[in-house]
Amino acid sequence: MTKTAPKGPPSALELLRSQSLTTLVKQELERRILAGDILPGDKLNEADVAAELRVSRGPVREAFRALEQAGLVRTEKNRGVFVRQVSLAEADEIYEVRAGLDELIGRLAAERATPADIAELRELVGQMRQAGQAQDVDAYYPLNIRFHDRLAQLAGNGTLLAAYRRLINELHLYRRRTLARGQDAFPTSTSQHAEIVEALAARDATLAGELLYQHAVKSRSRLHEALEREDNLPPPALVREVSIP
Amino acid sequence: MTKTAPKGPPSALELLRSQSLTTLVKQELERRILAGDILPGDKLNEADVAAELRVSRGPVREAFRALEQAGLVRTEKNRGVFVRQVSLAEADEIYEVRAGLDELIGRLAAERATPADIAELRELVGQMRQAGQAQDVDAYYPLNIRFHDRLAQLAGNGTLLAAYRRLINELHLYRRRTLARGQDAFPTSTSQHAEIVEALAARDATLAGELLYQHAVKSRSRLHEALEREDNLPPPALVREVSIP
DNA sequence: GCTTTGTAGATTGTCAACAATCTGCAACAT
DNA sequence: ATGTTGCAGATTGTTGACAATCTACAAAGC
Repeated sequence: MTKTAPKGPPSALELLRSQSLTTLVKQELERRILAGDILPGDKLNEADVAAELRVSRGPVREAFRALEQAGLVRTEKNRGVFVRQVSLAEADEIYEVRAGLDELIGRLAAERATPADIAELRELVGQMRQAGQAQDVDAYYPLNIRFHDRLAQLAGNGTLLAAYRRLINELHLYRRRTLARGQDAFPTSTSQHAEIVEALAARDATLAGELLYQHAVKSRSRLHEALEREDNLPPPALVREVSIP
Repeated sequence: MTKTAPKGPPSALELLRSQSLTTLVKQELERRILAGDILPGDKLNEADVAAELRVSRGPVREAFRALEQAGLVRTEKNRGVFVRQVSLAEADEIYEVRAGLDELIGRLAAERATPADIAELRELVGQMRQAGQAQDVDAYYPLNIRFHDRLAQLAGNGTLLAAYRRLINELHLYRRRTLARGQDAFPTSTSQHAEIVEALAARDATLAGELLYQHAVKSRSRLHEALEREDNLPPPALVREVSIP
């Protein structure tokens, strides 16, 4: 070594050494969108964002393109970028794909999960049961997210994990939009979670996949019920589609 | 209407009216990468690309960020962007996910395909059989791509279609890299394709899903054979992983 | 001979200015 | 009163210039 020893935490200088401003801006906007600080439909003004983050418009625009490709914002030429609004129909599509991925996750996780992983999952299920009994939705919701994300990690496939997280992010947008984050939020499925973990512990890949698939389908069913309900109240056409050529 | 009638084809002016330069640059680069004009590992120089496409570096950089998020290029800070190299291990991951998506595609397509769709698929299978008998790989390969993409469209789920196409693009990068585009290329599976179409025609969702899953798994097996072969020739560790936090 | 240091060129990261487009409102004509 | 036309302000799209960083090669020191 030459002269100076590195400080303890990753210093701000060290961070700027490896990350570009574009990346930082993207991460910050992504965080705000997923946290609900910025709501679906909101307009993101280049100059305002740049001013608030103390950078010029260049990095902001680059971050916008990345977020667009990630499905978090939508761009209208000469009009600006808006936080994406996920319609009910789109959310339905996403749930459908999520069910397929979850089935795969179940199969793979059953083969690859270690006893320590199983123990961790059981612990999570325990916490969820507790939050469920207390009807504490604010505690239950993030636990549910963590549980399923952990499963996706255990599948041991980075591509699968990335695809899964992308879908979860988009579903997050749907919940933010409707304010009714009630789909996966309500603790109706504590026993299902326990069953899933036991299937993993028994190394039963087919069963674990089947259970996770059904679990996702059930969430989708709750969405459909919401769809029915909503179809009666407002003028029936608020759903707009984005076509992929 | 006010004064002028629109011309026949979409004029260049009309095109620039709706598309930004960033979008055009992105599409052009995507085309070149997938067509093999630019190979995995190649460096993309901002100034060169900008000069060749007659734009400034701004739109080029924005296009780079979009392509990065799309998984087609990789960026190293202060060093530039490179066409992504998909390793064998990554290709293996992608095949695994693709199998899961294909299973879902089969289930959904079986429910939603019209008789006209079935006829179109039968026509495609016929052409593939023909190219297969003639051992014409250059004709067979794009037909195979078209067949599976058509299936993905028939599933009637835009989210699923987008996810599927992204994986196919990444697999394309793997094939470009190894020059051995032999995985799905060789016409070993003409009969499988016919079976799939018949399952769709019979509206047997479970069977169609199962057949497509097995079809993808078989492609993956051929990849594993290639993996075994390659493991013996070069020093055993050329595979690098990208970790997702 | 090998390592280290320094410098030159090229390339990327960032910024500020300019041009084009859109939105809203007011003035005008019908 | 209604619809059209024409600005004025604001916002996005694009460009060129400047600053920071990296790579490569050559010179100096051990």
